[in-house]
Amino acid sequence: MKNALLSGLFDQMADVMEILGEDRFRINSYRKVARVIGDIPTDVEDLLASGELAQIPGVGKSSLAKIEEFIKTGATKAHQELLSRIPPELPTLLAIPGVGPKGVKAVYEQLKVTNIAELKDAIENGSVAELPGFGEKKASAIARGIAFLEQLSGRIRLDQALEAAETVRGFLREVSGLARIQTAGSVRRRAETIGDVDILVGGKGGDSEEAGGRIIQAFTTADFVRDVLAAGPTKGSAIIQTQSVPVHVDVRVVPERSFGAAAQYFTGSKDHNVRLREIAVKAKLKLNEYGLFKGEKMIAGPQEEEIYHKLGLDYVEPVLREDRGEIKAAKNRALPDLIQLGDVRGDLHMHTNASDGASDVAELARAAKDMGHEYICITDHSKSSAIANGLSAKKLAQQIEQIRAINEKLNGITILAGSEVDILANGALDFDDELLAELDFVIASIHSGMGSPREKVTTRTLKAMDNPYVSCIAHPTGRLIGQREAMDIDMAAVIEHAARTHTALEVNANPWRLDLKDVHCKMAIEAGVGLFIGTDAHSPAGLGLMGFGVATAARGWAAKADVLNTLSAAKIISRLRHKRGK
DNA sequence: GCCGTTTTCGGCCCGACTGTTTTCAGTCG
Repeated sequence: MKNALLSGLFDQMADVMEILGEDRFRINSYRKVARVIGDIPTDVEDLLASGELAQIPGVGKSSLAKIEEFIKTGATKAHQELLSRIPPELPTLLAIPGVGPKGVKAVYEQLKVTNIAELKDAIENGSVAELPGFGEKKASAIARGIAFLEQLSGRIRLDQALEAAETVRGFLREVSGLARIQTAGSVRRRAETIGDVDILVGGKGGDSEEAGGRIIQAFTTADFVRDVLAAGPTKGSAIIQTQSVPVHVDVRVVPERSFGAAAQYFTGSKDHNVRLREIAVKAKLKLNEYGLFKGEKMIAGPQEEEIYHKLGLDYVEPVLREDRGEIKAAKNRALPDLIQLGDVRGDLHMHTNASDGASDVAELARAAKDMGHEYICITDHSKSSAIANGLSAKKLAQQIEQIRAINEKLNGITILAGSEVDILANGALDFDDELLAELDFVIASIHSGMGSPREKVTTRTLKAMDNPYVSCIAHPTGRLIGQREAMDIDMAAVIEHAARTHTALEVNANPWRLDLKDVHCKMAIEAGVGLFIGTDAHSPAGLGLMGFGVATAARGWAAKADVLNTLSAAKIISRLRHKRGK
């Protein structure tokens, strides 16, 4: 699948064009193509063949030709020509916070700097500070930007970002008294990775610049702050230290009357906002972070919902604000009624200390019951997952007995017996059908040979779905965010086969995984495939990760009815019987 | 380069902060 490659290609062209100072609207078009292609879950090559690619908004004639050329020949002339005009590593400088295209152009043309190492040298020997338009402060800001980049190595996981957000929110609540505090940005949208954390402070604290300055001052001097990037009367920007990673946090102080508009504005995404402002302009209105205005008159601002309503749209939940069709749906009153955490009635993926978990069956059951779950399913690993201390057939048989016994004794929660069965190299399952038939719920998943070619990992997964006892495929792509690439698996084929064999797909709620991811969830739902959200808990605390999975499914436009563990245990089992042919 | 219930040409979102400036450009989100 060449989607990521093509997306990168267009982004790279845009980078080079920025450094060369070309038309910014043209650059924006390239960026849009890069983003749209990056978001598409189906193979661009297939979409090109079927003619659907030309229908995708943002992809025009010229881009289409470049994509076609790339797919046919493995390269694009326009891309190569652009690259030949600057040193190959030069665009990497754009990733440094505080360095933009003009800065790159200046250090390249005047100091012959072509990469980050040379830029570091140039800062140290003082030549960057001497450049016109630069200076000592700017040079040291760039040096800090480089240090940050090297240490952070890009984006952080959602759970890490939420931890940072909670730290700052708790602190701001103390210092700002009665103010309203709201997490915005990609954290509020529950994106799978986060660049920086945005926190809004409004209300009493935000009604004057002086009060705002005090709040920012308190934030940037808090003891968890490691480095201050900016501190004005309405905005502060700092690197804070959390347990695991340093995190870039922006705090904005806004007046009470603008709080809704600010929440809308700072929640983004950028592309979603651009679309909203286009609608505003067409209606002869102006939208910014202070409100929606008709001339001088504010017609919406305190409430976020009002912004959408006054623009003729239904309210759009933050998780949907990615410019993936939600604006059109909001206009047509066709947004999905999204699944919520409270809709989930049970958790069907967890491990006990019989394999690689930390607790026993009863402990997990009690914790789940306290959370309000009606049922759980124990799904320890199978024997081939030796690293995870997978259960032998004999041990699983014993565990089934044990679970039935505990289930008899425990009130208020149903414990189902299951297994997370390895899909072996040849696509066979790690236990025979006779044993699988004893289980209420069977998860199949790949834990080995993840680097195998597309053909192989796809065939393995399809074959596992053919087994009538396989209820669900867990973490279908096997990715670990920031650590391990997803398998090169043909998701279109997996989803199609899941629909045909009545096999569900898991939305693994662990923030390392979030697998299926949002766009794959959407694709599965459109194909009529049922989703299960599972925490893959290895301890009682792990059961609390369900919200990450719910958010990911919601980002994939999932309604309650699309997620099978919003049903009762009895209903789920009766649906599984259907696949088993009984 | 893309797009069109006001357009097939002429637009394309908007403001804060910083640093280096004597009134603004660059960067960011």
